[in-house]
Amino acid sequence: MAMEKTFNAAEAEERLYTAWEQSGAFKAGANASRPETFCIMIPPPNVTGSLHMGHAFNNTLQDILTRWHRMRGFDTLWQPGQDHAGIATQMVVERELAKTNRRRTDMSRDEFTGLVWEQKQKSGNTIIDQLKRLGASCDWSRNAFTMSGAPNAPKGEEGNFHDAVIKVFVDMYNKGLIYRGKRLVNWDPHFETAISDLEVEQIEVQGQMWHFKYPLAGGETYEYVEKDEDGNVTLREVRDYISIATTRPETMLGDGAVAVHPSDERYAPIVGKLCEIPVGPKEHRRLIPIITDEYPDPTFGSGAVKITGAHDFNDYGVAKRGNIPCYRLMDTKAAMRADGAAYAEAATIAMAVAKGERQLSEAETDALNLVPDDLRGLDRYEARKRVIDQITSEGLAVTVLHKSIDKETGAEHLERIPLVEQNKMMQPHGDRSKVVIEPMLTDQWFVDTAKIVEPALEAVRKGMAAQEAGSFDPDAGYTRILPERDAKTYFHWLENIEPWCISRQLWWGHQIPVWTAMVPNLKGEPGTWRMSVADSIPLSRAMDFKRENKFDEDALGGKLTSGGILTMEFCAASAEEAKEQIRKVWIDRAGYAPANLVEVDHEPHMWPDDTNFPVASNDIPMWRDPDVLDTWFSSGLWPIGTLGWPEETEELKKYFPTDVLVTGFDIIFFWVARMMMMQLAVVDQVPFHTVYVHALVRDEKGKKMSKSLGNVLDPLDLIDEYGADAVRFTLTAMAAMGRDLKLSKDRIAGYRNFTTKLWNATRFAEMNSALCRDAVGTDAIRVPDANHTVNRWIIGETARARIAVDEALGQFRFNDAANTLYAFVWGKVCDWYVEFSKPLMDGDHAAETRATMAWVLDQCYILLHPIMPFITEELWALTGERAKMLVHADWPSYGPELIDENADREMNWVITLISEIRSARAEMHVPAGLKLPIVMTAMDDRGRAAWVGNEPMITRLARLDGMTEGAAPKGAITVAVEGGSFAIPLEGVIDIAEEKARLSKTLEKLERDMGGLKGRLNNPKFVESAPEEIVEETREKLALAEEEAAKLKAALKRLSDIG
RNA sequence: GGGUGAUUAGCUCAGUGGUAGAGCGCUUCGUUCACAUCGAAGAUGUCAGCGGUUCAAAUCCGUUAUCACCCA
Repeated sequence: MAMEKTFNAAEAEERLYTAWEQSGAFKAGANASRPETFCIMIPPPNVTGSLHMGHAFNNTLQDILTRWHRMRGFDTLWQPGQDHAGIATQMVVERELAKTNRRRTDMSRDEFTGLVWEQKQKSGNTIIDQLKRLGASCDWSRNAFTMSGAPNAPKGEEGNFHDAVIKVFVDMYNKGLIYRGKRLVNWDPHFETAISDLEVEQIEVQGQMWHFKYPLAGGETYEYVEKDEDGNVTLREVRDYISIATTRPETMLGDGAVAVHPSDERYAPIVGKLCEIPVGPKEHRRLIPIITDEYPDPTFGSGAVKITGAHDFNDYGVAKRGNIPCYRLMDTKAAMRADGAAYAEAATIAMAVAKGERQLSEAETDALNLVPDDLRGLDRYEARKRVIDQITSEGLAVTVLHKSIDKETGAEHLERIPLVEQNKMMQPHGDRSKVVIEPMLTDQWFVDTAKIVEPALEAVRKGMAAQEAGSFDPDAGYTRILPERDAKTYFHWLENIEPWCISRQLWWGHQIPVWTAMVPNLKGEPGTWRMSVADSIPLSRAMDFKRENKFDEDALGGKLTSGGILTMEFCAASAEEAKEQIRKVWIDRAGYAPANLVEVDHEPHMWPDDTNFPVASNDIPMWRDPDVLDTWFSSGLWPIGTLGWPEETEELKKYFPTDVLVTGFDIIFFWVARMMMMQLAVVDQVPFHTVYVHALVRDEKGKKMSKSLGNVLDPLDLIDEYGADAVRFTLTAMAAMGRDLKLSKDRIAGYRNFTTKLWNATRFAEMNSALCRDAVGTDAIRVPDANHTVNRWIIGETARARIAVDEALGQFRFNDAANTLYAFVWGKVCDWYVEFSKPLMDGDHAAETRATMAWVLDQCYILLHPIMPFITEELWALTGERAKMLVHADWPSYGPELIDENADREMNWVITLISEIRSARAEMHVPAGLKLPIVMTAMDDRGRAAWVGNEPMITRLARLDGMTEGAAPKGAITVAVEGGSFAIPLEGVIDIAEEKARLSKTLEKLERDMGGLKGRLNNPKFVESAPEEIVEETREKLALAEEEAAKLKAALKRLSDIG
């Protein structure tokens, strides 16, 4: 059966992948023949995701490493799986719901997560199928999911990832590595959740800055003096206000102070005084102190900064330092608060605080709503407009003179208008929601990263030192990051690490395993029924309040030994375990355990004497923290979690620590650093010994591919058009470390052509019965016994390719491996060996040539397989009866022993000769089809032998017709090679002047080179200092160049003699 | 503002001390029995500028310029 003319990738790929999977070719340990293991963890794609170019690139590299190790007999596992991707997935489902006008809050949490699970089961296989199309050889039977085993996971989603996550949380909590605190966090008003610093994108926008006057309290005045750089007074006036510049007028309502730099002389007279926030009902204008802090930049704006600790990160720092209250102004949707007591009451309390008459606890401060009644409930931007209007109409906006010309009368018109500066500013946006982030003071859970960062730093410091010293040992327990630059990024981030906010106000995710319950108060303080400030406030928060009313013990059975209750948090792997802990506390404090501990849905916002209280009067309620964990908390456990931890599975023992992590630099912080920290914190081992960081795929112009730019190349379209092998090869060839990878279709088409080339070389062999199946007595493993130089040469070249490929892959130089193979297969095998072999297919060397051809092609298939698995597997099957599929074929280990230096030298001589003749012919415009005689004008023995041994190939490829020996005839072109020269008579055909020009040009270049070489050799310092082999090499080069130059000169002289 | 990196052929990029390479594109030629998804030949570079180290610098160091990315 003759082969088709080209490889039909579309037809073959699915068939081949199915065959691999059905034979269990990708299973952990398949084809293992040695004790070493090799394990890669896939960076888990989002479960709702689909394959983009970055995935294609990332997974191609992983697949190459995996297939390469598997063929080499390592016990190999490529562990696949998906990430539950909290925000992203919840977003998908909520968007679905919105289509039918439903919201998540219309249903229960369980109902909603049930829908998410449905979505997961519907779309979760999409990316898996896409990875299969790419040829990814993951062990799909082990496919993992970061939410597997979660409480309401449906059938088929068992597994223990959830258990692992919860166990880690509990352990870290117990070790004091996780804490809860009220902090200013990045709040996403769209998803109504906190997000981590890393999930915030800074986007440059056109911003506006308003300038407002904050009047001094009691109508006080001071002399305001401005000076230029030289100290000359440029402005001197009496002011009764301080001027403030802000980009966020609506947050003025929550100002706690105005700060100026301690060195700022302009405001020195009024530091310590009070000023008035120029907005809100006149009768309740709040006064705030003017303080000093290092933060304000005297050269920016007016030099005075309003401090709104609850809505700005810099202000928060100032507020903490200066003990300034942080008043929260907005709700979870970033609308102005509408809760709590009326403005008048709240403002009165705040005034008392500002005057130092009163202290508020953190919770009391938070409960205070300082939004004036007319602004309550408004969106933050609407509130901004109103605030600006109100201040402006009151004449408290800083104004400038504005000249306008009346269009009709042409009269100039001067007026004062409010000063509004237009500035470009960086504004934080949610990376998922794209809405403006609102810094928000909320209770969140944090990992105390400072406590776990050091081992993660140390492991990489050691790994990088070993890498640098060339003594890297994969089993030494440290980790290297390649390329080195990314290690710097890693260090830089970890050395400046901030606490990691891990709680998210979402429903889809691992719910935080912390319960709160009412327990007896040991301190004997009175309990409380009612808030002093706000009504609807969570119980736990209320407990911080100053207690005003006596607790009625009867409501809880009247058995408390001391005066009250408070709430206490319990971290436990399950509700049952939490109950155990709660009972212990009760017994310890009250001497008995409550009859019933009842888990309620959420924290009761009422008191036990309320008729609607969710539990019976002698039951004790407990409720679980409603928040879920940041997705990266669970993916941070990916290496151990997928291997079955905390169970001590065989796989965990065998494959952990894993070997290589292949990832893009964009998730070094998100993921790599956190895996390092968490694995070290939890199991005290590094998760992998090597992190290979690759480039980001961009479009032809270097732009990041994005849907909004419309420049996305869909890998599946490309696979459809060019085949998976071509796409893979392209990505591999362009994978030079750490750069951007710009992808163009031309390039892919080029590598598709490469697959065709390989296919056709095989077709040639097929037509000449030179395939594995034809070549008796040889196979892929046994190197053929060859005598002919051509065969010995290509065998040596094959060995060189194998050595280079192994070395390149060993160093993660994927592009070197691809380019080596490209050059070998196309440039050596197809361009030369196939051509050389043609005259050898008959005669004495026919059998060994067929055997060699078959072997060489087999080696091409094997060596190319990790990069181009499909076409090579197909050719492997087509060309012979094989014991194993190519995916499990044995990777060769032959080396320099196959390189025959003499064959090498001889074939290089032949190739040079043919190239020279072709070049001369083309430049002399000799018709391509014309066969020419050739005269050997001078030749040493080695040259003669080379000619004799290869004459049929030379005459064929250089289009010659018979060789004679003798003097160069008149009107001939000269071809100089090592050991002698040839002449090709072209009497009457060549243009002598043209030939002269050609030779002169060559000679000129040669002489330039010789000049450089001579210069170096004549420099005594070079001969003294340079390594001997370099000096020797230089001498040889010079000798060769001189020899060739002499021949060219002789040829030129002959031409001159003719005329 | 801080950090990291880049600047090499028309384009996209390799190249970590020994005198510059690849692919694509371009020009010319070619229906040679594996392949036109092909073959043969060719052109194009002060390796961003300046200074330094070295026998020797695209490569190491310093500096300037421009650009990119990350973090504030």
